[in-house]
Amino acid sequence: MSQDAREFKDAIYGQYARIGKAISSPRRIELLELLSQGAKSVEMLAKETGMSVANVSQHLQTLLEARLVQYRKKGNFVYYRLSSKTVSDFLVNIEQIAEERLPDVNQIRKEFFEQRDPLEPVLLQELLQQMDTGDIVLIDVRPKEEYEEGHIPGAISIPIEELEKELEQLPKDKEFVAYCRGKQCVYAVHAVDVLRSKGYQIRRAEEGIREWSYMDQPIEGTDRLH
Amino acid sequence: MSQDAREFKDAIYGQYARIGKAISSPRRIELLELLSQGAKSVEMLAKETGMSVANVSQHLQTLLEARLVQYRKKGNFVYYRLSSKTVSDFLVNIEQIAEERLPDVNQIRKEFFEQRDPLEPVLLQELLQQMDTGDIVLIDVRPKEEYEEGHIPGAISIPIEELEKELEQLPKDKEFVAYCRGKQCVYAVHAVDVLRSKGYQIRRAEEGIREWSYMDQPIEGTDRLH
DNA sequence: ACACCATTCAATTAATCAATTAAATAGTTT
DNA sequence: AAACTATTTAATTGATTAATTGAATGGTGT
Repeated sequence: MSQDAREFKDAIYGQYARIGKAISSPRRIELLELLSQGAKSVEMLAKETGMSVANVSQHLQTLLEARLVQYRKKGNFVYYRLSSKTVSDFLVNIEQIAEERLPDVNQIRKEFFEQRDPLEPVLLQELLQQMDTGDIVLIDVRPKEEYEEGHIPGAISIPIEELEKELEQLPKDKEFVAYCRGKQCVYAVHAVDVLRSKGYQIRRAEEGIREWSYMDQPIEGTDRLH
Repeated sequence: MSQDAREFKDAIYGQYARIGKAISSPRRIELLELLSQGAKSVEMLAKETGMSVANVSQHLQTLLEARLVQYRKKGNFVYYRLSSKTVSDFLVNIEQIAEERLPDVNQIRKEFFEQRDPLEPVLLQELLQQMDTGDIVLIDVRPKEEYEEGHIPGAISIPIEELEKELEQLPKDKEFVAYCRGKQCVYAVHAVDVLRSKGYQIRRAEEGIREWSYMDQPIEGTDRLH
């Protein structure tokens, strides 16, 4: 191969690798995943992930450099979001490969959820049919903003943080189903934990909003970003 | 966030990041891209990329660990290939993001090709119509094996390495169009360089087999791997 | 046994990494 | 203008990780 052909390839593939570098850190993937739920400020991301604000900001700069995210200033806050639908697809793609080819992923998830909630999760498809009867209440336990941006039709919003507070208002004679963001989200299983310990009938949904919208199911709420 | 929820996320996203790590090296992306053209032995990959065999092998182990590639032994040789269609889609996805969001990519490519061949490349779609008249000859300048695995209908195979040798047999009264693997492939532009200096009328195709098969166009040859 | 392909090992050189702290901006509110 | 808030930047920590080469090793087929 000629010298400048080699340089050309190094240059091009070097550019591609920028994207790889950006997603070579678990924390940055976590941030991207959160952002796939909608725009979020640095502070919100820090709170969600338990990382320091400075650390989140640094990771965001890395993602920014690879152009995987964009930001917009609003008052004191800086709201980050994925830079395009392509990036969101890209994320799904990574997860798909991981799921398909890295057996550890399913193993880790299985262990975690089975330990928390031995009951079989409900398939959302099945659930919808049963909801017509009115005996089942679907709760969206994500933060209010995310619910407002889009949720499964018929679901009510009880953010996980307010769950304990709202407890008294929930009827004991109904069956509940909780869902959250998606496969990695632990809110739903936490909600099950809390409610079940108080004597409620509750199961968690197999899927989250992520999978739901990927199934091209109807979504209620203000327009989603992507 | 609770402690073991944090551990769970670290574990899951750590797995995802394995894939990111694997594609954080330009050389490994180059290897993946070559493998997206079909199975290849370590030796072939080393020759194509100009890397040492040991180095290629090490990179392949990294890719293997992230399960992006598979191998099969055949006699003395070890043939590597992408582990699934998902991986191939993933590659396309990365390139798409790079193209969309990293302006450098298009800049680098433009500079390289314009310097080599100031003429506008031919769009394959337009070309096909003109080919009916019989005045245009489409040449596939990739290695023979790749041609055999699948090529554009009507194209003849003249691997870039044998181009100089075959020169005499080419008619001077026809117009030629050369294509190769795809956007990063430099074979076609090299063929243009050689043939034009000998007085032939030749242009290069805008697209390569990669883009062609992505446009769901018919392909002639033995079954492709993906 | 030999030639051949591929992997592994050891060693070198270089660099990158994540995270923390503290200080610096930049915009908002008082 | 001063106080406040959210975010960025810079400096530092310590540790790890990177790519590559050449030699040794392991298999395979002839």
